[in-house]
Amino acid sequence: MTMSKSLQPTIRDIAREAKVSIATVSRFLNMPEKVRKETGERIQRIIDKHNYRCNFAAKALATQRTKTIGYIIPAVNNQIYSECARGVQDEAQLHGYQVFIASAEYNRQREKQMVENFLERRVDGIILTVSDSLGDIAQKLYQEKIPAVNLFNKQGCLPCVSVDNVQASYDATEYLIKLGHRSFAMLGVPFTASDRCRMRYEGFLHCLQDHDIPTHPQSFVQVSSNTLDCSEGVEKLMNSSNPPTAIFASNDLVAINTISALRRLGFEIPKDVSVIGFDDIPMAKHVWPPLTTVLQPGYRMGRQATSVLLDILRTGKHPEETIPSVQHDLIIRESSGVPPR
Amino acid sequence: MTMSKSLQPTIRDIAREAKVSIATVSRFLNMPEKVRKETGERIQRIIDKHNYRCNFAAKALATQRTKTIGYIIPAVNNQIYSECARGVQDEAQLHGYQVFIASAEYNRQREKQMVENFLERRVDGIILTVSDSLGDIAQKLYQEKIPAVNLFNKQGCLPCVSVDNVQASYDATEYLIKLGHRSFAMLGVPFTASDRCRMRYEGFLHCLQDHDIPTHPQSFVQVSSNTLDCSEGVEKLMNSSNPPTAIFASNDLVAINTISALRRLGFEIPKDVSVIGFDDIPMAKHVWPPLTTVLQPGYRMGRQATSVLLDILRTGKHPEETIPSVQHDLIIRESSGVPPR
DNA sequence: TTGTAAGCGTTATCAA
DNA sequence: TTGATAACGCTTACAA
Repeated sequence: MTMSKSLQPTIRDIAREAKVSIATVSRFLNMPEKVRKETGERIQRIIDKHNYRCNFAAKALATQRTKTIGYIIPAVNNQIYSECARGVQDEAQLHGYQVFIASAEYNRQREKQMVENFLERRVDGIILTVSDSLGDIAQKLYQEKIPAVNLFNKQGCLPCVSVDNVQASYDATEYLIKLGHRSFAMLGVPFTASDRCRMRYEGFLHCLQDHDIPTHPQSFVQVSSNTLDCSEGVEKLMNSSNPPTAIFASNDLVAINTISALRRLGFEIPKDVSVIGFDDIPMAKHVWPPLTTVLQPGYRMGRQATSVLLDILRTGKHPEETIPSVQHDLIIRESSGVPPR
Repeated sequence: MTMSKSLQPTIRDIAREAKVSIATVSRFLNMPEKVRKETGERIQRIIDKHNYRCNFAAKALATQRTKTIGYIIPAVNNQIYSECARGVQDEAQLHGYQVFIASAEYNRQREKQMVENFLERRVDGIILTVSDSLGDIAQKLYQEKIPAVNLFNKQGCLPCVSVDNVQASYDATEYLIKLGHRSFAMLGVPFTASDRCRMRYEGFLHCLQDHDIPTHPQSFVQVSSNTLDCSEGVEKLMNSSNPPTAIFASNDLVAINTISALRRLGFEIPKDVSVIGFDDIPMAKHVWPPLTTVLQPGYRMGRQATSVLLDILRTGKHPEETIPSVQHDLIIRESSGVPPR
């Protein structure tokens, strides 16, 4: 049989050899029940024989759907996001979707660039974990009518799958207070790079205030979202007039870096300083000392967000009610303890 | 102006409003120099006004190239692969390519499934880090004439970017021998799940033999590639008649799990047992004790592999010479030391 | 149950 | 420098 010049056989080649029209082949591929059994079997044989594979670009052009979703994360090499990415992939694959993952490295410019990329590629929907709390990305997507959901933190009026960041931090802080701590600091990335960090700081502050613990502006120390290097910040903190006995890190990676920095300065954890993180990445229990932290179930959140998005794609409508917060959990390990006296 | 029913304007809408043919718009988009400056400016204005975005599916169908590459990794949540994925993404994006990342979770069946997915989507090329040393995936790709390169370990006759796994393990083992160790074990995943592990075991064995250190089959202990749980393996090892004083883990994650398991059994590291890993993931220096390990420059390797692939896509030919091995490096930290006497 | 033919939004060839 | 027009490989009315 003479194939089209292309290496891959097309629906047309199959149709010719099976002595049916291309419509029938297409029908067999998409709604096999609408085609006579015999005919179908004949077509299937030819398909197998030539190893025919549907051309997705052509299909996308004809159906106006790419069966692709875009997923923007702050950083691939933070395990909380890669765990989550696994969830997204698994759920997507289950429904025949493929996912483009793009790591924006906490850079607003890159976030926008990547959304633009996704739009060119006409992804069917987008999952967003972005800094931008202003929601101009969310707004653009709304304008372009492309379904999107937030993961880890909400922006604009998109549906969002996340823990209650404020409450979770409140709980963690309260735990430290109950241990007896009265002098606190928080280390985190710039709020403009992570609204999650801002919310966690909010919960932290609220809790201190509720317990009549004085707060001062220096209680938040900013670290670079690229390097997460905490040496300088920790040094300044510990040399201040009122060094903290407990440090709340905005995520586990920051916590781990904080511990390294503290140790370099000769402090013991938790004897001299307690450190608490956020995320409970798989590595949290392996560092030394094992990290007390707030658990977010990354993999499950990834699946859920995807499932919400796929629902929107299927039904064409946004979920009626706001999605309830994902359950968080305080995991107490050995990086926290009573304050030194 | 009346737009097509679709939400997104098409090249046709632009052409109509700019009073030129669609061919001219297309030309302007792809070879602006071939179009009169004035005409171009007019077109550009209309494009900006309507926020026109090229439809990639249509372009892909017409050009027979998707500007997409597929990338299969064993596990996203292993930092060595996510580091590497960053490299792949960065290099790809630089040249207008988007990448599909798929994590096969050390599962051969999934690897094949994902390659099949990629082929349906007609990716332009594939980067592979797969278990399968037999090379049947490589062979299929060859058959389908789709360019591919290996990353981290070679299979079949694909170009490969990797360190010399055998030599690197040899070096690491020799370092342990020079510290005075005479009793060894290696922990790793099944060779069928990771050919990298097989090669590292090979280097390990060679080195022992070269130094007249007796080896026995029990010196390799297999751990599950999913859980990486080492408790059982470590326990059996340490309760044997000849417990090792040095353990070579096939990668850092295994090393970290091994250390946890040893500690649970009451062993101190490196006083009782030295542990050495492979990869030097960012986390390696933060665990306790900080890990002695073999560095693979993941990010750079990702970029290089992508660059090799893009070269093939551009020139249409495979590289003439085999790619020289990437430089590895032994990073000595505190998880290794002299054996107990 | 099957076939015909008109899209889908580009690129690319050829002619003007 | 531009314009007509035929691909590209599929889906989907509509007709048979």
